[in-house]
Amino acid sequence: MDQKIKPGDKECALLLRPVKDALEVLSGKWKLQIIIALTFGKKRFKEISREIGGISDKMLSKELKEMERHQLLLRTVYDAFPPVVEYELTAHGKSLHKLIDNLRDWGQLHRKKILGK
Amino acid sequence: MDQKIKPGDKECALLLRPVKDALEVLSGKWKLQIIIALTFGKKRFKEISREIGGISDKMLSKELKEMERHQLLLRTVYDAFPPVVEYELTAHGKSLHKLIDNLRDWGQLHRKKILGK
DNA sequence: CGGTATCCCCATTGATACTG
DNA sequence: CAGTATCAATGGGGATACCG
Repeated sequence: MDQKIKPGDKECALLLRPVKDALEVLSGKWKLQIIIALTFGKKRFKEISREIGGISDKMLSKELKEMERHQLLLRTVYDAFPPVVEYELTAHGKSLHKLIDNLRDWGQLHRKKILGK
Repeated sequence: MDQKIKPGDKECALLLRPVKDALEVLSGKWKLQIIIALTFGKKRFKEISREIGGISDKMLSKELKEMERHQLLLRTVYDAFPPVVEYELTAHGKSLHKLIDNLRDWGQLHRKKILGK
C-alpha cells in the first residue's frame, strides 16, 4: 500500500506547504494587481478600479474585503457626503513588494523570450 | 474629461503590465504547484498528481498542456505499454525558482504573522 | 461616491466512467 | 498508466438597478 517515495519528494512537500498558504491568499486575477495599485500610496475605490481596468465593482468590493480580512490592507472611512473611503497597504501588505518585483522581472523575461520581440 | 492623474500612477502602470503578463501564464491554483512538483526532477503524470493532491486528472492534463504551450515544461513519451510519459521543466520553467522561493518565504511569514503561532 | 442587490450566463472544475 | 469523454455542479463575473 505504500507509495514509492523518490528522492526530492520530501523537499518538495516542504516547499509546497508554504506556497499553498501564500496562494490561498494571493491567487486569482485581481489581488496582486490591487496591491500594486496601492503600492504608491492610498487610493479610493474608483481610483483602484480605474488603475486596474476591467474589474467590476462587485469583484473589487469582494476582493478588498477579503484582503482586509487577511490584513493586507486597511480601509478608512471618512465622514463625508458623498462618502470617501481610502485604502492603503498595511506593513504586511507591503511585505509583498519583493514578490511583486520578482513577478515583474519574470513577466518581462517571459515577454522577451516567449511572447516575441 | 481627463482623469485626475496622481503621482505614482505612471510607475504603477509600468509595474502593472509585466505583472499582468506573468499572471496570465501563472495564475490559478495549480500551475505553480506543478512547477514545484517538477523542481526536483522529472515526474510522471500520476506522480505529479499524488504530489500535489486534490487535483483531478482533467485539470492536471489541461494545465500540463497549457504549460507546455508556454514552454515552461517538456513532455516526453516513451514507447511502452503501459504508457510512460515524463514531464520536466525547461530552462524557462526553471527560471521561476526565484519567484517560488519568494512565495515560500512570504507564505511562511504569513503563517507566522497571521495564521497564528 | 462607494458600494449592495439581483439576475443571469458560461467557463472552470469535479466525479465518474472508459480507452489504448 | 496516461489520459479522454461525459455529465453535473459551482461559482466567477458581467449588467443593471438601486441606496445612503
